[in-house]
Amino acid sequence: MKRAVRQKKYQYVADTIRQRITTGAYPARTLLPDQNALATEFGVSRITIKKALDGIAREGLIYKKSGLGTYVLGETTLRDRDDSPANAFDGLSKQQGAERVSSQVIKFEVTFPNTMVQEQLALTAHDPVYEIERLRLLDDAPFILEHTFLPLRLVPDLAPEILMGSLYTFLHTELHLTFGGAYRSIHADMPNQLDVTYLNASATTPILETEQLIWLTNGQNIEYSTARNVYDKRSYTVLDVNEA
Amino acid sequence: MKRAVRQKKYQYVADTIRQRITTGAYPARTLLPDQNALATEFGVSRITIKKALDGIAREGLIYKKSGLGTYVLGETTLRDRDDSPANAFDGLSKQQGAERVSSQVIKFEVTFPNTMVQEQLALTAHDPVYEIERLRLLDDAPFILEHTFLPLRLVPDLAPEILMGSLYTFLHTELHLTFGGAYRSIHADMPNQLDVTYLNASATTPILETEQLIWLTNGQNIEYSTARNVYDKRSYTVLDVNEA
DNA sequence: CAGTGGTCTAGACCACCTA
DNA sequence: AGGTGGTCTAGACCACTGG
Repeated sequence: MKRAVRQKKYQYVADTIRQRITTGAYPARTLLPDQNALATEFGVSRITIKKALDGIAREGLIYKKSGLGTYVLGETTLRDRDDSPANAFDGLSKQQGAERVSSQVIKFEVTFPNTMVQEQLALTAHDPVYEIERLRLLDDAPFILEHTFLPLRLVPDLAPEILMGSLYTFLHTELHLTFGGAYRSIHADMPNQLDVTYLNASATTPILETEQLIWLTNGQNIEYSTARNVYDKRSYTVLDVNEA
Repeated sequence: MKRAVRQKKYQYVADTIRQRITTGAYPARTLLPDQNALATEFGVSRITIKKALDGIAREGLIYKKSGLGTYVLGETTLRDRDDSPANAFDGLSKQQGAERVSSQVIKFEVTFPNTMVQEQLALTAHDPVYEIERLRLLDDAPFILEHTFLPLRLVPDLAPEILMGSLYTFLHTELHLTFGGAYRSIHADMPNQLDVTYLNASATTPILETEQLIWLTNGQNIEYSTARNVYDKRSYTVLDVNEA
């Protein structure tokens, strides 16, 4: 019941309630204690309880209804599947564990961006970019083919050695860049020559491609990239909670 | 500057600020007025301003940084693409306009669920379900092949005529059911026989499949379904804002 | 250092649901 | 009617940022 000094109260409350839900102390399809009771129990104001519940509700664990109470929702099999979540700012190394992931650098160049990349990254034709192609391997098996563009201006000191490991870790810890968000478009595609060469795809193997634009907290676009994998190797899960 | 009576203050503030951003009154890559200034301007408390900004931030339009201010982020091309957003509780009819969408019912049966459907919808082997296969056409061209399971208990009066139009509209307006949320898994797949027959796919056309589980606000699972389309007809977009 | 957004409180009122 | 969650306020303090 002790709370770490720096921990925010609503975080502590949210963590505790989340834990009670997953351990079954608050069983699925039942009502939670009301906000006033929780406020008394945790010794915080009702607004703090509400803020904690708001977060849990956005994660899809509970549903609040005015005049009625707060339901615990059930687990779903889809949720527990071990797909890559579509929302992930950790690189692959962190998602799967760095030991299991290795990389092969196929291309590492500095070029001037074509019009599509200019548009995505909000650059002029004279702003150089890194163009990187990497094959990511999971347990030494071909997994994902990444094609990445980064503005040179924002990433001055990129070296091929870094690309053998985690690019995102480098951006975060070395350059102290923080991601603000990302847009992702997910689609299926026919295999291209690179897929056949590196992913062991045949000429007809369906490919799942994720195209993404990542921006920093200051609004600058830091990365435009595509990530391709053979259809049966990976899928994406999305949680969508009905607001309103 | 007048506010509709029933409108919540933070909603009105959020709408106004959103509008100022899109019209350019608050230009991209600049700072918003600080929360106290906005509170004075709108005649509300700072907390109400903060709540409005929190919502806009979750939509990826602004980014707030303590000690610094609130940035207006730029538009992105990916965001403006007219893909189907992955988060959508409106059916296809509403997304594309009901005039453009038509449906062909391929299968409409009441059956007992197999173990996979039992698990997804949290049913026993004795709870009957509707099993529905529909081909959705956009401007009379084959678009999406839907395979849907609904518990009979929750949808007592489904008729084939309803399936010619919008199922979701029926659930909402006739049965007064409200969706609480959905899990979606998006993957690529090889075409199957139905895809070839109804979607005009060849034996090697990549297919994009969305598998989803939808639950109601009371936590009951209302629909398990898959939606398949030919790879170049549709993709999904996801916005992912970095919290923390 | 001054200024920003973040957290938290106590208390008030409202809208909604069940009965 | 009574209880639930939702909104809103005024005011306090904190953590972080930049000059």
